[in-house]
Amino acid sequence: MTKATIDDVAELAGVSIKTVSRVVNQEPNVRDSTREKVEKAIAKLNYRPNKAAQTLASLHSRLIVLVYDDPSAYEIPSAGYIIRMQEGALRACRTANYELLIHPCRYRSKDVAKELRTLIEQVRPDGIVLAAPLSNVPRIVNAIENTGTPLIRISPGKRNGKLSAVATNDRQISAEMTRYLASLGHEKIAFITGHPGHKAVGNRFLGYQDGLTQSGLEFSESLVVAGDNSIRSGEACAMELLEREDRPTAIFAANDDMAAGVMRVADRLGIKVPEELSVAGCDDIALAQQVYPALTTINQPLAAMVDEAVLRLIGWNRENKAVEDTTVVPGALKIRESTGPAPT
Amino acid sequence: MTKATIDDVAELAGVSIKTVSRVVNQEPNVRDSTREKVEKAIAKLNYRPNKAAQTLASLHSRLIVLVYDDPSAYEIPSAGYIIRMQEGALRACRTANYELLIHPCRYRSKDVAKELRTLIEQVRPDGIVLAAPLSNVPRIVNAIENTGTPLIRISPGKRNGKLSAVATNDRQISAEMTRYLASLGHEKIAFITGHPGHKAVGNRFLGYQDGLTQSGLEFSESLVVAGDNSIRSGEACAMELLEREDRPTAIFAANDDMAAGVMRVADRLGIKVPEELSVAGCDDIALAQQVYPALTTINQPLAAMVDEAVLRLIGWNRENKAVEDTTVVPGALKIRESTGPAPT
DNA sequence: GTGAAAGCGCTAACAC
DNA sequence: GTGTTAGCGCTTTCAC
Repeated sequence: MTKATIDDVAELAGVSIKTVSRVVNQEPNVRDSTREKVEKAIAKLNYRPNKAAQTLASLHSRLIVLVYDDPSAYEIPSAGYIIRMQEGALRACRTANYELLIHPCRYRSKDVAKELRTLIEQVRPDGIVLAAPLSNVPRIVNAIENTGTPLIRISPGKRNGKLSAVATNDRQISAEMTRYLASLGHEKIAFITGHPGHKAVGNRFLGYQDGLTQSGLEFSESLVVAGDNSIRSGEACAMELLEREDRPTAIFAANDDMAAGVMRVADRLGIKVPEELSVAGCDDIALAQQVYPALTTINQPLAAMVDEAVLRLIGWNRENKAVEDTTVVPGALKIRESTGPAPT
Repeated sequence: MTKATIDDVAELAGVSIKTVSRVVNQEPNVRDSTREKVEKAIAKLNYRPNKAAQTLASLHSRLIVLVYDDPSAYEIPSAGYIIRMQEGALRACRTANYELLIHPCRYRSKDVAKELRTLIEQVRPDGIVLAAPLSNVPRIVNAIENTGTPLIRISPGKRNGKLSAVATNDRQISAEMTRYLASLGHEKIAFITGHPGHKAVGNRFLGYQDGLTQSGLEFSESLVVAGDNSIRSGEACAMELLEREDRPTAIFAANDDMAAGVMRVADRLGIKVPEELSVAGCDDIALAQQVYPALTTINQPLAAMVDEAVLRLIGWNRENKAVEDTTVVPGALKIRESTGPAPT
């Protein structure tokens, strides 16, 4: 069976191709009876508009590109993040009949900007979602902006003039977690900071400090240890914190991997979680439910953020103008088994 | 800056658009000096061919679609599998300057076949990679075949006539793992079977039996317990196996998640791994390196398989004919810390 | 080796 | 409400 074209449909329905086009694109100004005739012909011929032709004629590709950092090896914990972003993007694309193109690229490479320009000019996507940390690199953001393609950034560090973005309330929710730990009676709450390049992770540290203040606890440098987001660094930080005489009764890590590292060390040292030590993480990756006991953490609504971003891009195309601001999708505390009352 | 078209390049280079087209597509029959002139003009104007126009005129989209099962919720352990497939597909696409479109779809849905047909007819991809378990559903495979789009299936259960596929040597490598365990002195090697719908997992059970035979051990029904691929089922199976008086000294699970469940239970029961119990898994997902002790497992070369599939698809387009057979990408044993000599 | 002309299948602008 | 006419930016055929 050779594919039907708009001409075939028009002929079968006894109308002009323009009318078929109107029906396909749900434009107004078509009599109901005509519309029905056309729809019948479309169904009969199993007609599907050719996307390339639509794109060429309309300058709209119905294609969204999701751009994110290509982890050097697709290792822990990138997979979870990436899949969740894709999930959100796919959800939005599906409802609007857009397709999703994925384009991981090397953060460090000098050619990223050029590579993205080439991609954009060749594919002409209707919108780009740029995930952190790429969304924090001015050179990359500008390169995309210059092509005129609608762009929305995910979880960017700072507001950047009038660029569109979708963020989450990292700082507030981290403060909430800290207050929660304080409310359990913990007074020595340690914090493991994350990779310094990642802004969202920095916000969590600020939230931790906010939370202490709000709970009437004093911030102490000695309770802060620097990790780099990896499980291994979580282990190293935990060793440093837990081998002290006056060890903390709660450890809040800037991500789940480091929190998992903490739990592993606690296990080795014979420190019971949560009876002797409460552990909290951030992100709510799959691992959080795999460790034992299950990890208390902050659910980062990545899927919802990207969903929102794509919906805005699609709206941007329809309205033909951007909503230039930052949308905030709130995270939520996930209280599981790794936190409990402070030991007496 | 408005985008340059082929006409702009032709004008600047002082040649016809056809010649520019020849240069862009690396066709023969262009004098070197002409080619240089054109290339200079392309560089000067920063010209990139418009993909939609190329597709419309040539019927080639330089687009590959990766179709896989959309897990009801993007949970453990799907993320790892999906990411690894994408990794392979992206690698191949990148080298050939193709783009990758991802299209997860609900396995159970009645409309999958129709949905895929619509996708194909709209997007006109140059090839489709269909992952298991979708690749085992005749209705879906046929629907794609009927569109005439090059299709390669990943890890299908049975050979299906002359359809192209890429598989791995599940059975042989599982036999190898079993022989390895036997070589460590284990005589009571238990097996936890996986989800019955997944063919590859069934092959592993056959491989286990092969391995026993090859090692001179007798197969015993009592050493086989049925899981469903989840961590939880691994725990349940482990309970059943390890609470016996005459418990096995090694457990080989048909996937890593179930093996992780086994290790969790062993930990709870105070059974030391690997001193008192050896545990082996399958797949080599990220979790395998996260658990303690690190899990001995079988590396399933998913990325390499999909890489191979996409390369074949691209070759298919170039040669304009399919290589209709099954390519086998071998897996490999990953000996880590969870296996050791049988207790005496 | 190179070029002119004719579409690919659709949408846009404007007529009717 | 509906149809006509021009393209969108390329590749293809075939002439030179």
